[in-house]
This record gives sequence, C-alpha cells and structure tokens, in this order.
Amino acid sequence: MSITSLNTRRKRILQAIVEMYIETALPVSSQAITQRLRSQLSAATVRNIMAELDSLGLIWQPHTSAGRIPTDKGYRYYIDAMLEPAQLSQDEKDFIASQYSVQNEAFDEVLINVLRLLSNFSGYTAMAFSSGLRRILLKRLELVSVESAKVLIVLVSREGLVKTTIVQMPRKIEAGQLEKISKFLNEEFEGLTLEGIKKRLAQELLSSTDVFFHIIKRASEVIDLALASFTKDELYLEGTSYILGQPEFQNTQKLQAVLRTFERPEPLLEIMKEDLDIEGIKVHIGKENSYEDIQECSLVISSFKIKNRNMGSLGIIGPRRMSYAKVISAVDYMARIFSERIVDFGL
Amino acid sequence: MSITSLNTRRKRILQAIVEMYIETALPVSSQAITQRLRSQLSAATVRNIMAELDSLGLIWQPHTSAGRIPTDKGYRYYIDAMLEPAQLSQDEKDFIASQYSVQNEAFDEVLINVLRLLSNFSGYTAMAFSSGLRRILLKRLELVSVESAKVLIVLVSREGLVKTTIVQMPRKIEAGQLEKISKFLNEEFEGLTLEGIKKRLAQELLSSTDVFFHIIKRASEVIDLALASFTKDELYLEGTSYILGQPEFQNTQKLQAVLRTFERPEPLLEIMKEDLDIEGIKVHIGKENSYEDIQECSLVISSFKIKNRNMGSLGIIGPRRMSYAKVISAVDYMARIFSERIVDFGL
DNA sequence: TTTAGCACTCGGGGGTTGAGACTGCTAAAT
DNA sequence: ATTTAGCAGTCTCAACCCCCGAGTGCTAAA
Repeated sequence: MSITSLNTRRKRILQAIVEMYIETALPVSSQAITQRLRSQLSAATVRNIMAELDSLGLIWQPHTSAGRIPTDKGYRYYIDAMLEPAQLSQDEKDFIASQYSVQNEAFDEVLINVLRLLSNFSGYTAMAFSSGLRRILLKRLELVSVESAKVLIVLVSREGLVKTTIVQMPRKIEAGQLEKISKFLNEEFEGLTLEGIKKRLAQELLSSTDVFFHIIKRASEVIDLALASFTKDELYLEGTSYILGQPEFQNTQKLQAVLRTFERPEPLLEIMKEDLDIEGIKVHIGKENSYEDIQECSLVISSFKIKNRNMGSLGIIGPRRMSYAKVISAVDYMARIFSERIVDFGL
Repeated sequence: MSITSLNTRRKRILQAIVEMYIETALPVSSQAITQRLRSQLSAATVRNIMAELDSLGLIWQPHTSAGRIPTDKGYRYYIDAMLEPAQLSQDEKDFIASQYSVQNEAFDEVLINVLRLLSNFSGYTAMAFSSGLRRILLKRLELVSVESAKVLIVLVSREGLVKTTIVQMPRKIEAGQLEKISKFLNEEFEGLTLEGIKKRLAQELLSSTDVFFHIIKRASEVIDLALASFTKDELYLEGTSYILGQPEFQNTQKLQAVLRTFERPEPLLEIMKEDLDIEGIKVHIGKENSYEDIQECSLVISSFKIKNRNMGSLGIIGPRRMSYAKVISAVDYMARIFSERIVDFGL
C-alpha cells in the first residue's frame, strides 16, 4: 500500500479526519467519521482504514485509546491532493473590498493595512516581506537639505512608490549643489534601478571631464547612501495576538517559541525571501519548517507583484491545524488585489 | 502602631521580605529571614514582627501555613522609604553604551532600538509613548510634489526632528504654487508649533487681501493635513515575550489579561500621557493602576526630553515582583541618555 | 469484504492520605 | 518588658489509587 494508490474511500476518510480535526481540535474517532460521512460504512471498517492511514504516516494517535490526528504528511496530502483551488465567495470579496480603503499613505502603511485586514478576516497572524526598492525603477529623486551635511532623499518610483530616508553625507553640501545633483540624476537615469544607476555612475566617473567629475562624485555618494537605506529587506507582522486564542498554544512553552519568533522574525524573513519568485501559493506545514520555534506552525505565503515584478510576499502564520481552504483563498485573493491596487492608488 | 513609626528592625525585616520575594517568587518564612539577616534574632521574634507588619497591611499570607508576601502597600513603602537612588555600575553603563549605536534612522526607529536595549537589559517588557510633534517648534517645512494632488510634506523641527508624510490635497496643485506656499509658511511661522500656525492662519484668512487669500487657503489645507498626520500619539512595545517567563504569569488567566493589554495598549498610553510632565521616575504598583488588566503588574516610567521639552515617556512593565532597584536605575539612565543623544544625532 | 462484539488500554477526574512547611500562642527565660 | 523555645494547629501539595468512559485492535461471524 503506498500513498499514491489511496482509493476514494480512504481519501474521503483522511479528508474527514483533517477537516474535523481542524474544526474541533480534538482527536477524531472512528464513530465520529461514520456519522460525518453518513455512508453505510461501520465504525469497524473505518477503524481498519484508519490503521492503514496510520501505518502510511498520514495520521497518528496521541495515545492508544484516543482518536486520530493528521500528521504533517497528512496535511500535506490533504492540501496537495484534495483541496480544490477555492475562491472566496462574492460576499467575502465584497466584505474585503469594503474594508480596503487607502487614503494617503506610504507604501509601508498600505501594506500594514492590508495585513491587518487579512489577519482580521482569517483570524490568524498575517505577515509580509518586502524586498525594499531593489527591483523598482526610478521615476524621480528629490534631495532636501536638512542641515549642513544631512540630506533627506525622496524617491518616487515608476511603479508609484514613495520612500524617504535621511542620510549623512561625508561632507557639507550646499543647497545649490544639491539641486544640481538631483537634476543630473533625474535627467540621466530615469527608468533605471538604483543598482543600475550605481553601475552607470561608476563608469561615468572614469570617463568624465573635470567639470562634471565633482557632481558625479557627489551623486555617487547620494546613490550609495540611498541604496543602503532603501534596499533593506523588511518584515511586517499584524494580528500577532491571534496566536493566543489557538488551543495548541495554551501550553506556555509552545507559545513562547512562537512569540520569540514574532520578536525576532528573521527566520520568517528568510523563508519568505526564498519563496519570493515562486508562482502561486506556497504552504509550509509544521516540521517542514527547518526553524525549530515554528515547527508547531504552518505558513501560507504568496508573493505580490508591482507592474509584473515580484516585490515581496505576504501570508499567514498559524497553527498546523489551520483552515487551509479559507486561508489559502484569502491569501491568494489579497496578494492579487494588493498587486493590482497598489499601482492604481499611485502609491 | 502606625507605618511612619516603623523602627529600624521592622524596616530591615520588611526589606528582607521584599527582596527575598523578588528574588525567589516564594513566600518568605520567618526562618528564612533570620538566616538572611544573620542577626541574633530568633524566628519567633521575627514572627511577632511579621504579625505586626501584616496588620499594618504591608505584607500578607497566601494561606495560614505560608510565609509572607509584600502587598502593594509594602512595595510602595519599600520603594519610597528604603530604596536608595541607585546608579547603574560603570560596567552596566558601558554595556549599554556599547549596544547603543545609532545610524541614520528616523526618530521612531531610534526609539524602538532604545526600547529593545532596555528590554533586553532588564529582562522585562519595555514601552514608550511619544506625543507626536504636538510640542515641537517649526524650523522648516518643505513640500515636494509627488503627483498631481499628492504632496510629500517634510517637517524639520528646531529640536532637530525630521518627519515626513504624504497627503492628498483636495485639489490639484502646481509645483510653482507649492513653492510659494512653503516659502510663505517658512517666512511667517518659523518657531511656532503646528497648532499655533493653524490658529494664526485662521486669523489671517479673515483679514487677508484677495491676492494672498488663495495662498493662505492652500497653506491652511497643508497645515491641517500635516497636523492630522504628525500629532498622533503613539505607543511602542518591545520585549513583550519577557512577560511569559515570569512565574506569576504561568496562570493563563493573568497572562491573557496582560497580553490583551499589549494588544490594545490604549490604557498604557493613557497612563504614560498622564505622567508626561512628572519629573523623575514614577512607579505604579499593582492595584494602584486603575485599569484592571494590569493590576498584577508594575510600571516604571520616566519621560524623555528633547531640548528641555518633554516629548514622551519610556519605561518598563513587568510583574509587581520586579527588581525595582535595577529597573528604576535602568529606566532613569535610558531616559537620560536618550534625551541627550537624540539631539546630538540630529534626528 | 464488512461488521458486530469484546477485551484491552489509556487518560483524567475525584477522593484520600501523609509529609512538610509555617504559623500563632503559651509559658519559660532573660 | 522582651525574647525565645516548644508545640499544637492549619494548610498545601504531591503521591496514590481507583474507576469511568472513550476509543482502539482483534477475532470470528455474516
């Protein structure tokens, strides 16, 4: 007996176990399954099949006289082989659309709002990863002098994103010179990525006349500082408290592991970074995560695009015992809607 | 017998009880005290004194055959009458200084870093309240057109703070006009608070000639939008998971109350707002807090200044059974160092 | 192949018990 | 008058037992 040869009846029983366990958080007994399936199967027959599924490693018992619980492998099979690519209902979509209002907010704020919405809708913690402005194309760059050597850089991308940062220039810089630098950058490099600009500047620096050399030098400094500040990977979390309501985290040990991760979320960032260029939805179940503190959790992740470039990912982190059907369709929908609208709103 | 007449011996016993309870989280017995004090006192004598302290409401017994635990009143007396204003050791200061590095970060980020440091150093959850830019004085205001009706407002305060926000103007606005508006605002209102500027603009709007009316009108719109965005009170929390390690919060009920507060921290914000103009350190012990969900907690709060104006507060929230000596000196030191350096770094 | 029946296993709730930790009180000692 | 030794009394807590109920696996019959 191998997993690939599960017949319909076995599949239906596995499905029933997974779904009932997701609903109740209680081990599922043979009798409960017969009731749910309303088929002519007796509990004894179901028990035989459960023993098979158990030996295949798809379900397990917390103790001898208990019902069965899905293993990670069981959830994996359920998701890969049995979960239909569900859509949100129109009602649900309408609900989300009605909540999704964007005022005048920077990119970060819009993203956080989307996460809050996703988190409230799903009842789990929402997370997002943004690859910074590594991939965006320059539309305009404004330089504002804050004080002597301190400059505020405002970057507007072709995609409509705005980001600002304050940097410390190596030397004092005059307002007039600042203007020249930003004019130079805007005229020469519109439509390039920051890294592209950096390369071009390095070339020009070699071949430039003395007159321009100075401007190009300072422009390089500006771009270097902008790069350092704008291309930081960032992670966002919303609804972290939803994890508290989950019965599997009543145990203080397990709870602490997850909250530790929420405080130092670099592992989550790594995972989402790796998934950045994957198409569609990616699910990580329990021990499939190599990072120990979240091996009681499942992640559902999808990347979002801005003008066809993957700019980051968003998703859900919750207990393995998660309503995957709902969460997967919600994450999918939010990633799509966010990709579309972030540009429409011109942010 | 009244509290004010506690003689030295009674004080020393109360102190021993508080300190041992803070160390061990276990009720303190008469015998434990005789051992700690190494005086010639017998346990029986100590018991007599403990009975007195008990009837004064400074200590209590969780049950008849248990040792004593300080009441809120006991902690209060300990802090007010027995705690010397301790300084951090040079080692501790060096440690903090070595961790405290600021690059080019916005005000928020610096504050969060300080909290993280304070939290790690103390082993408790750190919190901060920032009153937004309500109290700052305008040095300069730059307006950058982002697209048609969308404007980036850059505010530089006399204190050296920089904040930016993107706002949606009610109408399209031309670059030339933007320049006029910012010139007008900078020339007329340098040195005022945002609210001061708003008032003055309202007056001028009434008495202005037709030529200026339009500019003033648009300037008002800008200031209104800036006010709405810049003067939000904000609360920051770092190290929330430290609360989980505390033995008093093994109890899920109590834990949940605190975590609820971390989730909707408005009550904390209120408390810190009220303490904003208090000099030095303020300690709130257990039931002294009117907000029920944190009546198992103590707060240690100090406000920080920027150029002699109280701009916000920072502090610690932890169990009543907190190492007050260490926490108080740490909070005091961090508030001072933050007040000093935030300006040096010109953020 | 399915199912009824049954013996078996295990967790968990409830009650009991005994050890140990402290106290308050009393009476003697200082 | 104050301190202390001694002791009886109180309460918690961990250990233990026991039993119920839930659910299983296995066997043998349908």
